[in-house]
Amino acid sequence: MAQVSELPCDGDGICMLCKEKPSDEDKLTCVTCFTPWHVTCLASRPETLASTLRWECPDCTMPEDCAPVAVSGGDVAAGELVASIRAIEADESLTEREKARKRQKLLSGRVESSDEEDEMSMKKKKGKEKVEGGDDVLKVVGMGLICSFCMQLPERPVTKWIGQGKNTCAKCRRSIPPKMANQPRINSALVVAIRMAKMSKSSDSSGLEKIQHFVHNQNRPDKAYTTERAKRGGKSNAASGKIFVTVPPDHFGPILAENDPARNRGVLVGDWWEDRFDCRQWGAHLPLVSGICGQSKHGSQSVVLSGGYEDDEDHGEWFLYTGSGGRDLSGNKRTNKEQSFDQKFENYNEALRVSCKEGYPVRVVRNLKGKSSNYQKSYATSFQIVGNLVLHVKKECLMEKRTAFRHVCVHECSKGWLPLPDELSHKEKRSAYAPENGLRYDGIYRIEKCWRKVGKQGFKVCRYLFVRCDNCPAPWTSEEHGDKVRALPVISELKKATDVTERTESPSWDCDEKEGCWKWKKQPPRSKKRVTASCPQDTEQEFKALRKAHKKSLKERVLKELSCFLCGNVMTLPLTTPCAHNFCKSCLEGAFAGQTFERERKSLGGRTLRAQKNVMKCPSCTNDISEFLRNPQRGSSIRRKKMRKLVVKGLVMRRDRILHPGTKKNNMPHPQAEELKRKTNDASLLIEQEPERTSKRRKIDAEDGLSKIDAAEKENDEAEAAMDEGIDSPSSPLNVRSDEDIQ
DNA sequence: ATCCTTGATGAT
DNA sequence: ATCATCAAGGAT
Repeated sequence: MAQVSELPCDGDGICMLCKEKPSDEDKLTCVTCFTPWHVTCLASRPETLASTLRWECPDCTMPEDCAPVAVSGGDVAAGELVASIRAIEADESLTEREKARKRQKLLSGRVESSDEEDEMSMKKKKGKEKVEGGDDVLKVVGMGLICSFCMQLPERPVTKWIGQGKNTCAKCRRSIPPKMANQPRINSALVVAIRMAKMSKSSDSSGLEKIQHFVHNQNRPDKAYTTERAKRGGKSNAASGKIFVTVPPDHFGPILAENDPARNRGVLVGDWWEDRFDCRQWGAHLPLVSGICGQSKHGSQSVVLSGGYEDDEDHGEWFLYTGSGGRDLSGNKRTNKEQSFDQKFENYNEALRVSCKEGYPVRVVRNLKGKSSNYQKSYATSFQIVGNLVLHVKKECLMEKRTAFRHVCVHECSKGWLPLPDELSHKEKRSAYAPENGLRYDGIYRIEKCWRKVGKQGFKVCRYLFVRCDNCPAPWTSEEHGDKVRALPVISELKKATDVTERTESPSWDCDEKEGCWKWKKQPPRSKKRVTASCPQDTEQEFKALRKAHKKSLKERVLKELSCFLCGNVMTLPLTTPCAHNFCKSCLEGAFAGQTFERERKSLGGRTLRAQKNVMKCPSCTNDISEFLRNPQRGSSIRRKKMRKLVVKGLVMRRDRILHPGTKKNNMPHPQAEELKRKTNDASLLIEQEPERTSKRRKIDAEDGLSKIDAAEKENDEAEAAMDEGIDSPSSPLNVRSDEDIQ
């Protein structure tokens, strides 16, 4: 075919005709479309130096009345991008990881300080996906996307597009050389750029490189979820869901209704959660693993009481708490109960001491640790009440009994503080106040004293006396009122204690004698953190954040232009409709799968009338793009009648087109690539289950040989295949296959 | 007992 | 900002 006799170089600089990579001297770049051509393979070469500089490729050779377009750096920049990427790929001193990092930096790298877009404050903001940034890609890709005709950033990343019958640029309306219009090709350099963008995107989520992956609260699901990074699913390795309450992470005191926009009730005493994720999401206790929430310079906001420490004593309205640390948790050990060094008042332990000194309110959450449900079912235990504690002695008995015992126990407690006999304390014990299951918010406590003592394991531990001071009664009492001011219990271990700290000034949270309730008597400590969950109506600051979020960054806009309206991903085989909307070829075809271009009409008398054209609206707007779909490359065709029922062709996706970073060069298996392949296979199977269309198409092909569409298609395939081969395995020969080969 | 994970802290 | 470390987690 005459049209295919002359071909330019592809995105890898390989001549699509001779498959060789010409040197720079052997290349000629078209002044109009900036496509490089292999001089040796040209039918007619420019004679003079002057004509070389003004050389137009065979595609762009225009009639005399069409003036040539001024040269811009547009595609040169695109070439630079490709060259940069090639340089990275060719650099043998770099590991794959480093290459990925460099690619990432090139395509979606960090925001430069010279950035004019208002991104400086944005980038300061924590909790952003890695989508942000990427001025390098703007400078390079953005320039590369400048329309060869109108010198503007194109709205559509297809290099050559044809208006419906009018050969004009969709944006600038300048006329496009008719030959170029007749033989539109996908811009190979752009395809490379898009590919690389895809690669950087997929390496982002595959965790090939360590990239901090913040997910902003509003983008989190309501429930805990498994991240891309997690190798094992389920709750054991899950990430937290959305935070529902509008308190900052370092909020002290109860969580009120005003901070609970979702329910407008706040966190109430007795509120129950299945796991630490739920507990976190409602703001009662934020850390997922740690039992203490706090900062050494700021104070402690909450603790979880779960019986993990054998020194702990739980008496309901008051308890003795043990600090953290002292255990060797190196590696992945998280369950080492053996203490191997002394605890000190630092980090979390110091945070608790600050709350003690200041008299801050500390939220207390009780937890039934371990396999609570299993415990209830199989560890049916008999109990012995010793003091105010329920000791597990034998494995028999039912839960009901336990509840009953607890009731007795609580009843005993209400009479006064009963110390636990020391001789029994080493036995397995479980707090009578722990919830049946999961975690329960038990209200506000104050840390009245703290000290250090030698623990049961022989090393020093930090100790804290927590006393309840909540306006609501504890979950285990039938009292109508909250806590009263009561005398501190006598703590026998204080005799041997060291580093005793007591509050010297009046507490921040105290009982108001007049009002008879607990409240802030001093200004609560100023939060040093931002509210996680945003309530946009709250402050001007929030408004600003909201406005910023709505304001699309330049990067996002470019990315948007590179993405398909239908699948939302960066385009594969980008196509642009006459109404100037972008789609992956396969997506656009899929959208009209099974539809015919025309429908037959029957008159009342049963006589067949002329077929009526089916309107096929652009998925993005209301324009009828049936003409474009009929022949995306050439507009109308003389074979219209014969192709009457031909549906949009090429519906079988080509598996060999799927390109992924993991399959590059080394051909290492890549999980995402595998998955995509699988998906593609599934898609193919689905499509292949439509025999009618396939057979019709075959019939047409048999009649006419390759249809015009196929010819154009094949040409694009060649360009694509060349691209693919160039990237995947530069040495392998071109492997052009028709769709039939795949089936 | 062991593994794999999250998210906050605090040192740098 | 970045990063090692820590934490009373949750499954196998």
